[in-house]
Order: sequence, then structure tokens, then C-alpha cells
Amino acid sequence: MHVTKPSPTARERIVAGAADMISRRGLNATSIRETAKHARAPLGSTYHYFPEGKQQLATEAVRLTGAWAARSLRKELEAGPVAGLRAFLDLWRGIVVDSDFRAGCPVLAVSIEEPPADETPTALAAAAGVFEEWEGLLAGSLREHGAEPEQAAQLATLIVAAVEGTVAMCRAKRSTQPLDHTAAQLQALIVGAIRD
Amino acid sequence: MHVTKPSPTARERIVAGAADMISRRGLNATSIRETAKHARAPLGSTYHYFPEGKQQLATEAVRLTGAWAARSLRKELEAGPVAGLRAFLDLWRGIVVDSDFRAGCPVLAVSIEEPPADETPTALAAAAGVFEEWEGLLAGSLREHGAEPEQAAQLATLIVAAVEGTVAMCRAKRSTQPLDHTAAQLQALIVGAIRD
DNA sequence: GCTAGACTATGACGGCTGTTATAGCCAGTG
DNA sequence: CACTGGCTATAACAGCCGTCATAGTCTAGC
Repeated sequence: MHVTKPSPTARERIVAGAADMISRRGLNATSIRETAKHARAPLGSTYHYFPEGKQQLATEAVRLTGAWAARSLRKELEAGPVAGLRAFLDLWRGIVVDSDFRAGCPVLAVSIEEPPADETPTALAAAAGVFEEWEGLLAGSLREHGAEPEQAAQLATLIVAAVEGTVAMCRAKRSTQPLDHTAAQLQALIVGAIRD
Repeated sequence: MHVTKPSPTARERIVAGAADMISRRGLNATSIRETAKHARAPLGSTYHYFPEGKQQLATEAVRLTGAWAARSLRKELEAGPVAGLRAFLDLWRGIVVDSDFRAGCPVLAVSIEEPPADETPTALAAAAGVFEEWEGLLAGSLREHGAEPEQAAQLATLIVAAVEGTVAMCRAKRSTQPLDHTAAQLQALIVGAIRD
């Protein structure tokens, strides 16, 4: 009686748990001890899998979330930019609602915490990369459907920024109304942009 | 030889410093000890002025920032929604650039940190109130200039969310390009909305 | 001058933090 | 069989955290 699906490894559980905890409490308030406990992994294992410590763990958590959202975005964009937007919004709406307005986007959370020292923190660079990946996917789809290149790039930035900001507003207000507002406005914007 | 301008009281210095530190490192990573030191105030004074502790201090920091931005917004909106948007964007652009991409919006920072327990945290409620104040100012101006009420409310939400998200993206990318993109898109949107 | 109340100074409390070190287990290989 | 290398368990380190308590200082009003 063992599971047929390959259950995630301890390493994967730690990264996924870290992403969830960061999305709820922010990077600084997410401790490695609790992350390990949450993943039912011993503390020692954390430093075995992530020898560079917390920065490495945060970096991988950001990249995991980025790839997860990008996968969904890429797939739904095949049906056009409006469908892609809808999928992107629904993805975050699900996180916000399922967590009772307690979780958000870990990429945003990492982006707004000051780097600890003078060196360039890898987690922050990873967050920038994730934002650029999302923007690139959206901009490409907009161009394919007739939007001007510059317009497409600007609109893609607006979409990513607005969704991230809206998720935060929903958490503060404990309401999904901001998501409804943003969804309606962005959808109309996209329709106007690809209609040339 | 004493200053003629009334120098801010210790209490005001503590709140302003807390707002700055929260905007850089997030709420959980901002310690009361460092806040007091940054304001050249003794630690004991912090609990004298803010008997309810960190929550109260965070709440006042959020409200201070909210009122500060609302004042600027209200004034510039007299020249129309486009001027208001420009002022709002420039205000945050100044913070991001002056801090070398290390500071952002403390209201956003408070919004994305999980409430500590089951009680309703006052700081989070204050953040929700600030967002609503900003949205109300923008929506009112949009309506006055001919936008449909529902359109005005939706657009106001989009503007606030997009600006907050864009500031975070600028910090991650260490670039003001996202602000340029968002500014162009939002300005065009407003022009279209008030042209009826 | 003197007293009340606002403010400061100092120290302590238990608890959590990131990180490292060291010793042990236990599967798989030869 | 031995043994190697991936993983675990446990403990320790120095340091910071929010909060509270207490004693001291200063200043405004009588």
C-alpha cells in the first residue's frame, strides 16, 4: 500500500512550503525552522539541500512560483490574451480566496524587502526575472494578436503590476472586489489594444 | 541659536521613521528597537507613546503615509485626473529613486503580512482604509470629469493597484522602466474614460 | 519652592533567529 | 560482507525580538 504517484521529495516539499509561507508572512518573517517543520523535514536537511542558506531557499521558492504561474499563463494564452488574463487572474484569486485572504504572491513579497547588505541578493534578482518572464509571455501574445510592440510591452507591464497590486489590496480589504474591478478594466484594455 | 521651525516631536519622529523602515524591510522585519534608535528616541519612550505596542505603531505609520499621499493627490486632482495621476506616480517615483530602489510603500508592505493571530489587526484595517481613501479621491475626480460612476470606481482601483505593483516591480528590477510603462498606459486610459 | 505628571533610562524576561558542527543512521554498491 | 555517501538527529553559538517593570529625571503649574 504505497502511493502510486511519486510523492514529492523532501526537498520539493521544503521549497513549496517556503513559497507558501513567504506568500503569507513575507520573507523576513519566514524562518527556516518553521519551514522545515511545515515540510516535516529536519532542520539539518534544510542546510543539506540548500547550503547557501535562506537566500537560496527564497530564490528557489520564487522561481518555483514563477514557473508555476508561467506554465498556466503560457497554456491559456494559446486561446488569446483575454483568456490568458482570465487564467492569470483566476490563479491568484484562487490563492487569495482559498487562504481566506491570508496568502498572496511570494514574488511580490520578496520584491519589497530590502536586500540584507551591499551584495545583490539572488532572490531579488530571481523576482525580477519572474516578472520579466510573465511580461514577456503577455507581450508576445498581444503582439501576435495585432498589438503594436511598444503598446504590447507597456500593457504587459501594467497587467502584471495591476494583478500583483490588486492581490495585495484584496488581502487588506478582505474582499475580492478589487480583483473584479481590475479584471473588468484590464479585459477592456486588452480588447481595445488587439483590435488595433 | 535654536531652530525657528518647530522641530517634530519625538513621537512624530518615531512614526515617520517607522513608516520609512516598514517601506524598506516590511513590517515583521522592522523592530521597535531600531525604530527608536533611528528616531534618536529611547526604547522606553516607544511604549510610552504607543502603549499597544507594535500594532499601534504600524497603524499610525500606515495612516501617516496614507494622509501624506492623499494630501498631494487631493491638491493635484484639482487640475484634473491626469494631473492627479502624474502627481501620484511622481510621488512614488521619488521614493523609489531617492532610496536607490530600496524603499517602497509601507501600506503595501503591511497589506501582505499575515495577521499575527485570530484578532483583526488594526494596521491591516488601516491599510484597507488608506487604499479606499486613495480610490475615492481618484474616482470622485474621474466622475467630475465625465466618467461613468462604475467605470470611475473600477479605474480608480486599477490605478491604485497598478501603482503599488509597479513600485514593487521597480524595486525588483532596479529600474524605473515599469513606472514609465504604467504611466503611459494609465494616462491613456484616463483620457479615454473622461472623454466619455 | 514644590509637587504632579510627562518623559527617560536601564535592565530584565522568555523566546525565536540563521547558521554551524558533530555524530549517527541506513540504503545501495562492490 | 564491508563500506561509502546521502540524509538525519541533536545540540550549540551568538544575537536580536516584543514586552514589561522600575527607578530616575525633567518641566509646567500652583
